[in-house]
Amino acid sequence: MKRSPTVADVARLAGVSTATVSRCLNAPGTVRPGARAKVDSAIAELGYVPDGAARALASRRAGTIGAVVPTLENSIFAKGIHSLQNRLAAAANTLLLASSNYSLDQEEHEIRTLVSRGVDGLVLIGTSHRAPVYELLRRKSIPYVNTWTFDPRGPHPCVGFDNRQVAGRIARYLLDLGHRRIAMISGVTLDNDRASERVAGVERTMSDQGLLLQADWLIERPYSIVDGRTAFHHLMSSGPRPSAVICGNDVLALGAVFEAEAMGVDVPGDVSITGFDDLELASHISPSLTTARVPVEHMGIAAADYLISRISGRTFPERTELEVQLVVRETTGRAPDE
Amino acid sequence: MKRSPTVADVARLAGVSTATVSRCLNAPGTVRPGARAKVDSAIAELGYVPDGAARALASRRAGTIGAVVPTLENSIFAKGIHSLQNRLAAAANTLLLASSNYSLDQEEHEIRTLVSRGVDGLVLIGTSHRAPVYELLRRKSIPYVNTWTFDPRGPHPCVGFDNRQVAGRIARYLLDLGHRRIAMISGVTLDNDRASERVAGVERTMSDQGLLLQADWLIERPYSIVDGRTAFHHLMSSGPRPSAVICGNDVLALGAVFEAEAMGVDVPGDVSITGFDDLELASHISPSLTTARVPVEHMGIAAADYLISRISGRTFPERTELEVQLVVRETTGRAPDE
DNA sequence: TTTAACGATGTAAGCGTTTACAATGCAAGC
DNA sequence: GCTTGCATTGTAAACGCTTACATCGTTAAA
Repeated sequence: MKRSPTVADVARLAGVSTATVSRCLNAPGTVRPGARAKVDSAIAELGYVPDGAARALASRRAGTIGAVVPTLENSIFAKGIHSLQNRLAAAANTLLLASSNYSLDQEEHEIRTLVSRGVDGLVLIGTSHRAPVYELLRRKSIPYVNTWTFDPRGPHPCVGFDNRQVAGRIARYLLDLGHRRIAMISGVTLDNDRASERVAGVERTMSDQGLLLQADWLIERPYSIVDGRTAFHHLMSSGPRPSAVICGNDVLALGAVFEAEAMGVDVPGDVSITGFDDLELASHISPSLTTARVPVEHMGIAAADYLISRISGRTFPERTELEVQLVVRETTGRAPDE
Repeated sequence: MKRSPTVADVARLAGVSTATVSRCLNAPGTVRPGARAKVDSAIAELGYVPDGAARALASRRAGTIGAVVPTLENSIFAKGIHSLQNRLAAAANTLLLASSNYSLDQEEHEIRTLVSRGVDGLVLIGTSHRAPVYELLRRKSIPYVNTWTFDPRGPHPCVGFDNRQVAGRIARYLLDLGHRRIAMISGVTLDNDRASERVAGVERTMSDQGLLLQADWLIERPYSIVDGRTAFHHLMSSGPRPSAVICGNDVLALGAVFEAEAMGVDVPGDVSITGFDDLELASHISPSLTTARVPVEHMGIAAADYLISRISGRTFPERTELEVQLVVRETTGRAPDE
């Protein structure tokens, strides 16, 4: 296995200096066409591929962006990452991906790893991160952006929406339909500010109407279809039934809808169900799911653009609020008469 | 913004040489506990974080693995990547992710980028990749592994299953149920060896029974629910109806099942439908989907293990075949009487 | 024609690690 | 007490690239 060719090899073959070869790669405009042609053909002949590590070391620029998501198993994050990655690739950046499995401690660890890999920027999800993380990013002055969240008053750059406000809108919509017996199947709120904000939004909106989200009608479950099913089943088979169930995301809501069908509970006749995310599926199941459309593609793009701008010294709004639309479909209807 | 601390700073503060600091980081066993303690506290005091680029340059090891997937929008790939990433992280490797959007040319470009970023290994999907890609990997002797495919005779390391054979099993299963009028909604076969192998498997198995997969009963569509719906709709509304529809993956199959319900077509009474992948959803929709369970988690783990072994010089089987189970559920039944 | 200014190129000094090799100290063996 | 051998540490040379600076023609301005 012989050594890979280096700039020096290319330079020798092309009859120029290594500096010129480097310039051909990084600023082709600054080198005369004649020389450039010689270099290009030397590169082709040798099959030269620049060494990223050396390049990163010398230029203090890695060309990579890191992202830490809770999980890729929820396709809403996968879609967001897909969009982020495509936008980054278009700007010649590569994505380094890690997952936290919904643990802030693991997140901190993954972020440290990414930072030591030398990422130029970081995409995070949510607002709550361990203090040492923010400290590290500040000290190394690594640009970062929180996504899936929007906090106009917070100190951190963000691209997203106000989870509390959107959840509140869902609750208000149900209240307007006459629902009073409202239950919620939330995601696990520990280490998850989006989940707790959504709960808070529902609670706040209900209490504005003098209503209370009872403790036994607030169920926390991991985001999975099966958990949505069992939670819904539990809600429907113990004591008085709620007339509406707000789910922390679409996955839980899908579970609820499936379980309702299995139990013979009429949706929305007996009970209304709402989701959060608007997965592709939401519009196809029957009854189709009323939910909030999270602008994942847009979020990925905006996060990429923010970081790319920051890295190249350009300016970009520190906070971007994205619109979340309430998509009313068939799983919600007027509250049944008492 | 002051310079980040380097090994030299740590060494000075700890009163040792840079070599010792380096050893503390990479082979703690070889340095005396006393010295190690001093180094550790110096690291903590300075908040030192090693520079990945410099480390990669000096050690010829990046600690990163690249992966190129067609898309993350299909959650089956997202799950695979999730599993791969978790396994890699456990072995202190970071994942560099790119997507090809089902284009081999774009794949080649992304692979070149990853290679120049200095990945230690590469996870690819499928067997068909541009010749220059294989050539490049060979020349730079970068370990790689093809996933989602199993080719015992091919020259490439792989972890997966035989798409043709599994598709054939699905077809045979339907034939055994008495189906003769079989149609297929395939994914786009251009640049996608898994999709074309699946078609080939169905065709082969049918022709073994003297049957033909008619041209107008083989529809190619991008993998999306909507495309599954429209394709199914088309199949059911032009000319004689098939009694069974084999779908290239679960996403298409979900579309078909949803459309059947919308059209009032009875599944499996009027028509049987099969998928491929076994998404979480497949078992929850109604009727639940008969499909082939692709062992994504296992595939991610095995791919990670293969590369990690290769990189650390250990040996690992070049080809791993994973079992794919045919999961019979409610969307398939005996062919209706003629 | 002279001079200044500029564009293209080369020289060489890093960038922050790792690691081969040398040096040192120490315990054990004789 | 002298050797040996081992464990630990230090010295300094890569690793492959970018880029500040110097150099050298050339051209435009005066």
